Parts: sequence; C-alpha cells; structure tokens
Amino acid sequence: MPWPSNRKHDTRQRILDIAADLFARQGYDNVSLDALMGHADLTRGAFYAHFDSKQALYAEAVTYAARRSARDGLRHVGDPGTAALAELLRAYLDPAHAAGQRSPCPLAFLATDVANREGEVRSAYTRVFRQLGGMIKRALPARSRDREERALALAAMMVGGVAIGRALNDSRLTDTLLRACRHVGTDLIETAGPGRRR
Amino acid sequence: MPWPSNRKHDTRQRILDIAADLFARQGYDNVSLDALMGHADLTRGAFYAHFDSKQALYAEAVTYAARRSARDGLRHVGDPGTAALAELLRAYLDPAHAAGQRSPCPLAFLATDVANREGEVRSAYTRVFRQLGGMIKRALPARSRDREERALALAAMMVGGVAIGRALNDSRLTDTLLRACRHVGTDLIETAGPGRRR
DNA sequence: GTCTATAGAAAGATAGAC
DNA sequence: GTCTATCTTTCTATAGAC
Repeated sequence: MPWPSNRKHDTRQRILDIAADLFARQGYDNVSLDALMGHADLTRGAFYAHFDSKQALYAEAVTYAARRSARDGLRHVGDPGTAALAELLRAYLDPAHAAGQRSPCPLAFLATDVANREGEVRSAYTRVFRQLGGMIKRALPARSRDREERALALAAMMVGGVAIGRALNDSRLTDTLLRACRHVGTDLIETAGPGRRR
Repeated sequence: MPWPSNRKHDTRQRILDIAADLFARQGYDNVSLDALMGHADLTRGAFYAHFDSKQALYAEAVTYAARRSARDGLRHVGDPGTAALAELLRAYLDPAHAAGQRSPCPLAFLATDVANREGEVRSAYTRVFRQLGGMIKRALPARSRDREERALALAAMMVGGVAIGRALNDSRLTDTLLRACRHVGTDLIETAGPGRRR
C-alpha cells in the first residue's frame, strides 16, 4: 500500500503511465513536456505539481515501464522453470514487442538512451537489469553449471536482439534476427542440464 | 580512390572523424554543431560548407564509425576462422570497449538512438549490422548447422552486452556481464561443429 | 491543481563580409 | 572556406491568476 488511500494522485499515475510509453518509444530528448502533458489532456504548467523535473520523471518511468512490461509480457507464463523461460524468450523476442505493439521493455528500448544520463536513471536501469538476470537465473535448472553466466548472456541476447531489431530498416531482417535469438536461446536453455560445458 | 586527388577536403574528413566519436559517445541530440565544430577548431558557420544538415552527417558518421571501429578492433585478428572469431568476441566484449576507451562500435553505442530516426540513418545502421552478421557467419565452421542463426544470435549477444554494459551504473556488474557473454559466446562457436544441434 | 503567460537558454540553419 | 551576426524555433522551468 504505497498510497495511503485512493486520492487524486490518479493524475500523477496517469502521467507516469504515459511517460513510460512515450519515453520508451521515442527516447528522452524526443519527448517534450508539452507533448507528454498533451496526452494526459493537461498543459505544461500542471506538470510540476506532480514531479520535480523531467529527469526525475524519467527515472521513475524506467522503473515503472519495466514493471508494466513484465506484467503484460508474462501474463501467459507459468511458474518458474525451463518451460516458462522458453515462453519468456518467445514473448520477449516477438516481432510485436520490437515493433512497439505492446508494453515495451525499457532495457531494450532505452539502452543507449540511459547510457547518456546519470544518477538515478542509471541506477533504475541497473536495478531492472538485475531483476531480469535474476529471474532468468532462477528459471534455469538449479544444478546447471554456469547458471549465472548463462542467465546474463541470455539476457544480453534478448535485449540486444530487440534493440537491434528496432533500429533496422528491413522488417524481414528483423524477423530473421529475432527468430535466430529465439532458437539459439532455447538451445542455451535446453543444454543447461546438470554438468555440461567445458 | 574516392577522392580525385589530395584536397583540402581534409577538413571534411576531420569533421567526420570527430562526429563518429562524439555521436557514438553522447548520442545524436547531445552533440550540438557548436560543440562538434569546436572540436575541429572551427565555428558553426563553416559546417554547412561540408554537409547539408546534421542528419546527413549523422548517417555518414554511423557508417564511418563502424569502419573505424572494425579497423581498430580487428588489428590483432588474423584470417577468418573460429580462432579469429574468438578473438573478435574477446575484443568486442572488452570492458575497455564498453567504457569508450577505444573506437566505439555504433551498433552497440547507437542502437536505440538510431531507432528514433528515419531514412538514411536507419539504412546505414542496417548495412553495418549485415556486415557484422556476415563476418561472423563466414568465420563459423562452413559445414555447421544453423550457421546463419548462430551468427545473428552471437551478434545480438555482443551488441546487447556492450549496450547494456554501458548503461549500467555498477562496473562490477558490467564486467561480470561482459565476461558471461564472452564465455557463452565462445561455447556457441566451439559447439558449432558439423551436424550438431536439435 | 490547472491554467495562461513568460522568462531564459539552447539549438539548427541562413546571410553576407572577408 | 571560414567567420560573425541573426533568424527562428523549441524547450525546460517558473510566476501568478483562478
């Protein structure tokens, strides 16, 4: 219960919701407070009644976008385990995700955008990445060697696949890339049984 | 011989060189023409004698940054083959690369930055990615199954690792991530012998 | 809390002198 | 080709009325 009771802080939440979407889709610099508040049917002036600055909102938005992306993306994913992990891989590397047709993951959509910022934004990004890595790690077979390394490498492949796929100009190549990551990633999960590698 | 003879287009080349560096390190919006030209010991006004617009320069810079990054990064990499590929993996996923201590690869440094642009910039990025994918593919064992898919997934892991590593706030986690990508990536190369998988 | 109005700074691009 | 000066736009942030 972060909020004492139901208040008019609905507005604040609405702004945060819109910000998570716009920032992820267009990047920090390409979203003006004017456009942002316009989407909330408000004007610039009202913004500072809810947030201290654009940067402060950005930091919160990164965290919130991650939570929302996980909530929406993991809807059909069952309990932890390799089957659920394969399903996560499929959902994350879906062309619809790269195309921004559902709640985008800020790790992939804001990677280089966040790298050019400081402080709280970077911390939020780091926190989110740790969560993804931890989730993948726990879903891998408990007794597999290199569980941590496999989890981090898998996360990098997922994020990289979507980030690159979004930048490409050729949707056929994007689809091919995402499919490749799904297939190779699935193999990385399946071959992660106890006592393999090296 | 792209240039008819040696001309004073040295200046143009100098601007391009600086742009490739600044854009990759700071992103498109965070580099002003003022700062750019300042690094070349010139002023804003001289810019338009060499390029049509900032966007046009950006497109050229993406291509040029890739060429320079490959040239500098592959200096100690021998002829194509799995050994050279392992060396490429090591050089690309080096913490010094992620920290920007040598010619940065635009694929990793500009992924989400390029995604928010159009036209020629996206085309340049796509072309560069095709080159990286092709290079990795040719270095994999010729008779291996899924050569194309492995190559693309490896590229995604490399780019993703560096892009994420650069955004993180914690250099220990960055190092761990890059090491994980190197190890798992090396395994992906070694297990790519003829007739494996599935 | 939300509005309009405005301050103040920065940016891309152009014009004309040298 | 390069300079200085300027046009024009855009943006974050603040002030004060309602």
